[in-house]
Amino acid sequence: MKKLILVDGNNLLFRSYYATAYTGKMMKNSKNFPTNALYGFVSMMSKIITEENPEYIAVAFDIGKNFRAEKYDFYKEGRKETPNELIMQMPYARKILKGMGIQYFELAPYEADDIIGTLSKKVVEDLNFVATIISSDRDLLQLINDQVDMKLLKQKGHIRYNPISFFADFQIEPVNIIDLKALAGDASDNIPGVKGIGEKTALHLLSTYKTIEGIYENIDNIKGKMQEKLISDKDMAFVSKEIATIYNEVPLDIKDLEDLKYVPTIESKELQEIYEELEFYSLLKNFTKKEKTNYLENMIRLENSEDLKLDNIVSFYIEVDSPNYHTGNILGMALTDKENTYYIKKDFIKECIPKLKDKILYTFDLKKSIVSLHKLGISLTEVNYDLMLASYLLNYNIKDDIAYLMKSEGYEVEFYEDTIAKGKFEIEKIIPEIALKSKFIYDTRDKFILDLKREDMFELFSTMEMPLISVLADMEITGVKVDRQILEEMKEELKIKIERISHEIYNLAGEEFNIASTKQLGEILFIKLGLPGGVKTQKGYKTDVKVMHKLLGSHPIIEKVLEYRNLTKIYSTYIEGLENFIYEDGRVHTIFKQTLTRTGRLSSVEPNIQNIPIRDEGGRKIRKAFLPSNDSFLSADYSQIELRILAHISDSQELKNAFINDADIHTKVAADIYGVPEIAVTKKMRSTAKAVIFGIVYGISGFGLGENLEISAKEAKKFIEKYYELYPGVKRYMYEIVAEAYQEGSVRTLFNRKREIEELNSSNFMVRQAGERIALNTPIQGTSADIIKKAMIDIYEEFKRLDIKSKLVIQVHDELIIDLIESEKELVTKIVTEKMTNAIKLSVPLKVSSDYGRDWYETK
DNA sequence: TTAATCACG
DNA sequence: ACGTACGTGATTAAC
Repeated sequence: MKKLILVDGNNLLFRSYYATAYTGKMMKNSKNFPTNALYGFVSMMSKIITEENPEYIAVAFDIGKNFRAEKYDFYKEGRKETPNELIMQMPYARKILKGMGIQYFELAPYEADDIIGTLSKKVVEDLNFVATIISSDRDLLQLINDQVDMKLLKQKGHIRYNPISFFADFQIEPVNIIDLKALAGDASDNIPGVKGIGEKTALHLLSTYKTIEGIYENIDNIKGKMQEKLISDKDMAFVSKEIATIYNEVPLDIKDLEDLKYVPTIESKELQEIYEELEFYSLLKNFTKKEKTNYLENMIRLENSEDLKLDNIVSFYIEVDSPNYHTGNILGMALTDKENTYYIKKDFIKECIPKLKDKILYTFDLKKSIVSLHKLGISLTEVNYDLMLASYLLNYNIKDDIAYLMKSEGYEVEFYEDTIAKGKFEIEKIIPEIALKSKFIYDTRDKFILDLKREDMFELFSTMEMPLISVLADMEITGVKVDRQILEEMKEELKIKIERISHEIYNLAGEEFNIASTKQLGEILFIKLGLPGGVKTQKGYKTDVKVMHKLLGSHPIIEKVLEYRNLTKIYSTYIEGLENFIYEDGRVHTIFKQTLTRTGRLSSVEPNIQNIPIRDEGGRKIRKAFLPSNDSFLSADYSQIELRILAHISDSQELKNAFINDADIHTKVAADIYGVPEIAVTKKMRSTAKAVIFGIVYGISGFGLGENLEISAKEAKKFIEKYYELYPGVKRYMYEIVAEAYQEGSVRTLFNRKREIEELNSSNFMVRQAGERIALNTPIQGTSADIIKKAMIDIYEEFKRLDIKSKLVIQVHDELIIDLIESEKELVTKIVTEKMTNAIKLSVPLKVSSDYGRDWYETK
């Protein structure tokens, strides 16, 4: 049997265009040519090839006028015009198919559907063939028969229909899809059908009468309103059917189906050129590389450090063999000045570094360089410019890899992730790239600085992000002591508990299964045990805490599963996971990512020390394993910093007063919205108020708050409205910041950090709304991030000035942990609280609370 | 590789 | 009618 794949090319293009276009972040190449639809198209085609492994394949497109619209002017009327940015991409889809060795067809005045119809008719006429149609267009289902099936693409995944599975789902024959359209119509094609009859009713009628002809022959058997509707739109029903019927006599220029034989191309030059033009770098990886065009010919390999004579301004780039530079090793280093670029192998670096003294230095990822050099016992003098930070502030998508920036400027370099990170490289091949990277840093520095100045972010760059590098590098190098013994003891205890609870769960379920598998768990809960309220996910049922909480009373297994989840989470993430990151010195050395978040916050990886449990007592015990290397910990955290920032930037007099009077803000708001004196505020009222306040900062809806508080959306909405009434300044801020965001396309923090919000340009309402929430949250979260960064720098510099040996070791967004030397306790506490409190002068005071502990668990 | 879940602010 | 709270990272299962 020969298998033919019939692809609805237009459908694929539209799908991939709209799949990404709605976000507002249109994917384009460096010449501003849109490429999003093509990228999706290529990946879908590749997926089809690998999944279906076709011997024969054809792709159909729409082109020119179509005969349905010629005959009936309402057909597809009102449909949104195809965006120009999609039309531009269409010719390339054809070229790509040609490059892939795939035949395609287009012929006016026919549509892609008709071409597919014609080809599937040929399949039926030739008993040696079977075919699979691939599209998300349900019209094509009418072509299904014993030789032709269809893969109906869904938003996520697909459904494969043959005559049997089709009948199971629709209770009609595939060919009667046209009768379904005749009755129910099709909004997207503007096929009217019979007014007042939808899909449900239509299917019901057709399961009895098969076709509309059948229906009208038996019209007397149908009673009431439905009969009236059917009679009054009878003509329309038949016209609709005619339109929905796929034409299968398109005069295609093929002899027989053998013409559609798929002969895959190997490294098609044509395809490579198209991908290059479109800048599909990830796809180009599969092609043998062409000779590098940006090879640095004048690179000098330094053999003797005496030969190194540098000008006053020097860029350097250090390559490390692992993305985790605590474990990785330096491969080599390149230096660039006005005249030359030098490559310096690892052994020479130590002797060359002193030559950088008193130079103006540029680099990419200075923190990585500092930490890596530190391991070789080398300390770096002051560096003036870090390209990674500059481009991060300017909102380029750099992902820690200078190659992204270079590619966007047309350089041909390898991505770090694809080569060095995997250990797949030859040092001789990457040496010229290291050199090129150094040269790139040198050559682009002025442009980036100019851009920073134009965007009013030069000060943020030079007085906040640059100085923060040394602070973070020092924190990472110092690390935090973690006691493996303590973790091991917890581990043994947990092991027993998990074992016990697993068996209890098996007993309650009546069988053994993988509790960690949401799929299996969902089946046990909602099918075997028949618990109510199963919400479907893509693969099974939702079983998250929220769902489980609702089920708590209904079966004893629920409580056990929650407990199991709690224990295994601690076990695998915080005990085993953490243990993997304890280095030989008995400490964990996280990496603080300074160029990752959209708001300006830091993030922490390997291990993440910003999400160590605290809320749950069982998990909180993990903190007992975090110990000071000196004598104790000092923790200092900002209280209500985000709300204080909101009070300041919204200039809400009411909110400002609350903070100026040092009120317990949640209690105060609770008293306000419930209209009772503060003394009468219950715990529940306070926590409700807290949820309302949090929600406001995130741009919550009544629905969302309702979900959260397990009250109705209506009640929740009342709370929100009451809050706005009491704090009109906050409401005003929310309105103004969103308006400003629409106007500027971006928002800023108090320190001028800018975030572009592409979502606001979206044509999709939901995406735009998400953009509005981002607009109102980012200035708050971002300013908070700025403030603590400023405090960290100030603390670090004061420690240096006073030669304090206590160490800042952890930052968790609004909290700092200092590894304290007993004799410095008072002074350090004073410096930390004072620097944090005065990091910025707002119209409300910043409040810092602090605590001490012999481990992290003890501190507050 | 992606989805689901859950840890933090 | 729709879908519905901002910002992160790690682990596991299942594709």
